[in-house]
Amino acid sequence: MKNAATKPINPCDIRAVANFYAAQLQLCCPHSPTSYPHARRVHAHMTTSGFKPRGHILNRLIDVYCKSSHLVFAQQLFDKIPQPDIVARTTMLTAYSASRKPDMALEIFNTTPLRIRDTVFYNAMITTHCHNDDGHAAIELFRGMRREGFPPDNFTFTSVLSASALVADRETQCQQLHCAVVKSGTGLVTSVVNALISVYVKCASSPLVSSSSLMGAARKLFDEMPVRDELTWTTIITGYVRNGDLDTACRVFEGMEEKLVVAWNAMISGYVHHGFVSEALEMFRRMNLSGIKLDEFTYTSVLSACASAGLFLFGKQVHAYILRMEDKLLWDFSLSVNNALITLYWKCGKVDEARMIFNNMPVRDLVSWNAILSMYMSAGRINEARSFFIEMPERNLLTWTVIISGMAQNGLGEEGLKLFNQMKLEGLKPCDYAFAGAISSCAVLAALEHGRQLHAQLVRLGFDSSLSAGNALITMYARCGVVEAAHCLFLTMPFMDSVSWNAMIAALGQHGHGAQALELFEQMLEAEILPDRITFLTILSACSHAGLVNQGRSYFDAMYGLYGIRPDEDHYARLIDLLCRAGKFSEAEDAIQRLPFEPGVPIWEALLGGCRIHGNVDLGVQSAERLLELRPQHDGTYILLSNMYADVGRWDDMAKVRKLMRDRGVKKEPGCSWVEVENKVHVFLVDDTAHPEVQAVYNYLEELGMKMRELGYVPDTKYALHDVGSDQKQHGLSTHSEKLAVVFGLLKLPRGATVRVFKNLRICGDCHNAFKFMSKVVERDIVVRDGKRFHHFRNGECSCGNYW
DNA sequence: GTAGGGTTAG
Repeated sequence: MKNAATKPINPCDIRAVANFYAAQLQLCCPHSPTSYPHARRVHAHMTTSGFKPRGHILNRLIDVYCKSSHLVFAQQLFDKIPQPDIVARTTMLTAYSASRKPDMALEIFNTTPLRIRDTVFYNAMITTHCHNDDGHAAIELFRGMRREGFPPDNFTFTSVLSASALVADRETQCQQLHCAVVKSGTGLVTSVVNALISVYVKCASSPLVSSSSLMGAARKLFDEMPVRDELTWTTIITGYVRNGDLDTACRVFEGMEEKLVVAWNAMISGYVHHGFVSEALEMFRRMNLSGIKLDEFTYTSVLSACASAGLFLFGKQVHAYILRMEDKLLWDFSLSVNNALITLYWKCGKVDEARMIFNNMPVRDLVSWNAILSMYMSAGRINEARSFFIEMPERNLLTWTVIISGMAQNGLGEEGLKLFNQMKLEGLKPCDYAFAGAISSCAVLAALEHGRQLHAQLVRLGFDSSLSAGNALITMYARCGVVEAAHCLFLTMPFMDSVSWNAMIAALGQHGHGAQALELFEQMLEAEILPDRITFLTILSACSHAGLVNQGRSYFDAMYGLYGIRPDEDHYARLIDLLCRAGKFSEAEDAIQRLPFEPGVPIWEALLGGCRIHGNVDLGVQSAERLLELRPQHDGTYILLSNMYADVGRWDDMAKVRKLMRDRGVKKEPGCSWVEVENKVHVFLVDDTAHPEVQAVYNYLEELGMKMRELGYVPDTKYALHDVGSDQKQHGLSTHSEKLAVVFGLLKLPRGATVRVFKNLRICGDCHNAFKFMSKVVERDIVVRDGKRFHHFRNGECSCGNYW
């Protein structure tokens, strides 16, 4: 071409020249990198030689520009055509559709007169709506084309069928379309049957319908179709995979004569998603042995299998294998493989290595950014997460969800809610997961009213059947002290998973309803929901709170024996907590002796807590010493130890601990309690003077104190020594924050309403005693959530049975 | 000139 003549063309040769150009343009393969420069040269040659491309040559040129992502040149050519034909229009429309510019495509569609439209043109526009996830528009257009008398063909049906999977009433839609297919005579065309199978499969995976009957319909089509192609097999296999029927999926897969990469990949990812990691890896091994070429999807699925199973070494081998391959460069640029590698390293605890992979990636997308953000959030590396979030070039719904729920998980409820509002201000519509994050933030803050408002919004937006939001609501209501609301929600949830059960069991446990918690656990087993490690954590806590030692011990044994879940340090810590609270110190010590690992902070904390309750000073001091070695800057240990000495009157030792604390510069976290009144949170500190209405609180407390003493309440002065490091009154009792908050609640909340108070630290023993008398004097329920659990005071008793 | 399956972030 470069040397071709550029003199004007003889009109007699025009046909030969046109043929020559057409042939040249035929050489441009659609997606080859050379096609664009070649087309440019042919185009330039036409211009200099005075040849004016028209008809199919012009269309072909536009097509090459479109396919090589040079839409601007294509549009320039298109604009110069006085009356573009339907082929040129279809080409442009499809190009805009592919480059995700549906508005431009629609513009071409609307400006095309009806008399020149044809079925292909309609098909292209229907597909555009599908790519834009607008199923309704696609179906509406399909109806329109039929009204105008354009006969649908097999392309029409494949597109409109996939559109019907996108709409709410997809089941009805796909049945109607099935009839239309049969009438149109395309009912035996493989591509159309494939699309039908695909849509039935998608309907079946909806939680609202009976999946078996729809899978049955899909299977009938599969069994009765005259010709199957590659797509047919993978469609039915993924159908079974998606609906959780991996056995049938596997049987169909084994029935394939020539197993395709896509089918292998579908099986592997299906096993991964349903938690059958060893099956996934076995498939991978077989696939590798079969000699088939593994692709990007294969590696991504396998790496994700390793990540979710914590198989770091195997994953690293796969990584090394990828790096050793000849076409290594190709993989360096594979976004999804790199993203899967990030997840592998992160989930296996290699945070910095994961960040290195991210840093070295030649190209990154939102998945990469979101993965790193999730990693920082779940590793509790909040500062890094914050600055990473600010650095992000773009954000989507998931980004916001990750950071909001991450803040809540890290106890930063206020920041979570702030981000939730910021997200809305930026014009994003929160999905149910984002709501779940905001609701969890309310749970952290014990912001019941705010949580209720979010619940109401959720219902208004139609998210009330959402699993994640429902689970968050259970926890929120429970942590705000309204365990009845949590239970009610749990009973009316349309869908539940193990998280829902765990949340409800935990709720009952925290509120001291140990027996009910265990009963619910039994129901969970009857409902054939498999317990996980969290389930056992909550069960052991529930037993511990309610003093159900024997049950707790047997659940601990059943954990590995019956359910194959290996207890980790947290489980052992709860077992030890359970034993110590019941005063079974020798058993607890024995358990510690036989730990399969070096005991860490959780174990010693559990032991110390138990010793404190039972005044087992010797053992308590031992565990405190270990804790002071492991965590010298943590205030709680000093406080507990000092309180323990105070309990037994060892004042010198107490003073030593307090001196040690001072010398090491450890500050006591100030005790702080809050109560929500008329949608406003009122915070109190010890001996508070800052709250504007505090004088009324002290007056009422004085008045209540007299009545309480008449009933036998004796202030326990030894607890006055508990607030190490804070200014204390020299005589009498300093007034703890929880007392002020409770009394404020009694004063301000409507007559008879339950007072719900929240404290950052553990409730003080004297306050606990006082609230029992108080609940009797005022004849009202008082609920206090401290750092560990809930106390429901009613008529002189506490739900914890003085056992906390 | 038009369609349809498998991957990674909660």
